[in-house]
Amino acid sequence: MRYSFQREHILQILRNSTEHYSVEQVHKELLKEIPNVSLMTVYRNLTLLAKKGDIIPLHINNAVHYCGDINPHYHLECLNCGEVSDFYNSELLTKNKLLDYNDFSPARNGVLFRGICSDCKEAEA
Amino acid sequence: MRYSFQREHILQILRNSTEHYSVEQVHKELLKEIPNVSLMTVYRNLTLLAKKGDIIPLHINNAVHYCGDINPHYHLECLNCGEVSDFYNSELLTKNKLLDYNDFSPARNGVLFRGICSDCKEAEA
DNA sequence: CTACCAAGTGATAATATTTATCATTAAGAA
DNA sequence: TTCTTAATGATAAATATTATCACTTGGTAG
Repeated sequence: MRYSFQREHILQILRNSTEHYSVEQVHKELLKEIPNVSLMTVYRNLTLLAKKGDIIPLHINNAVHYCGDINPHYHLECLNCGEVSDFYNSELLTKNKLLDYNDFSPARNGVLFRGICSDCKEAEA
Repeated sequence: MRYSFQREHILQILRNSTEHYSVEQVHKELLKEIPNVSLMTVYRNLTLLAKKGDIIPLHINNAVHYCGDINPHYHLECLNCGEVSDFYNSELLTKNKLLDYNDFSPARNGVLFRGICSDCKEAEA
C-alpha cells in the first residue's frame, strides 16, 4: 500500500475524534482540509483502512460508521437517539472469552450492544 | 393493529426458520405462499413486527435481516462467510447486567458478536 | 346484512448508500 | 528523470429502503 495524502487525513479525522462518523460525515470533515476531495476516495480509503485493521467499521441502520480507536473496547448503540459510544469494560472483555470455548472467536472490537443510553433514560424520567 | 393475511405469513416464515432472512429473502419465501405479494408489503410488515417486538432486526452489511426467535439470546455474525447464528448463553446474559450499572440498558436480544465462526476456522486449518 | 371507515396493500417513483468503471494523476523505485 | 502502478475523481450503475397514493379489505356500527 502506497502513501496517500487523502488517506492520511481520513485516518487523522477518525483518530482525533470520539465520534463514529458515517462516510458522508468523514467526507464533510475532509472537505474542510482538502477541497474537492471525492466521496469515492473516502469510501475507498475507509474500506482499505478497515481491512487493514486501522479503523473499526460499525453497521448502524444500513450505513457504515467508523471508529478510529482500535484499543480493545466495545460499542453501545442507542436505539432511541441513534448515538454510538465507546464502551470499555475489562471484566466483560475477559468474560467474552467464553465464546472461544464455544467455537466462535469474536473480533477484538467486534461486540455491539444495542439498547437505551443513559441520556435517553433520563429524558424519559 | 388489524389482522393481515400477509403479515401473519411473514411472521410464520421467520418463526419456522432458524435462518436470519433479509427482506428480499423473506419476500422470496412469501411469494411461494402468496403469489404477487409486493416487496413493499414485506418491508412494511417487517418494520411493524420489529417495532412491536415480535421479531428482531439485525443490521448486517447495510441490509436488515430478521430473527423470528424472541427468546433471550444473542447473535453471532461471521466476518468471513457472513453467516449469522443464534447464541444462547445464560452466563453471559447474567454478566450482561454489568451494563445496567453503567447507565446503558441493552435490549433483551440486543447484543451482536462479530468474529469468525467455527466452520471458517476449521476451513482455514 | 349492509354501509362505512380506517388499516393494509401493491404499483410506482424517489431517496440513500454503496460499488463499478475508467481516464488522469501522483507515489516512489529503478 | 523515467517508468510502473496505486490512487484519485468524475460519472454511472447497483443495491437497499422509503414515500406516495389509488384501491382493497378487515372489522365495527348501524
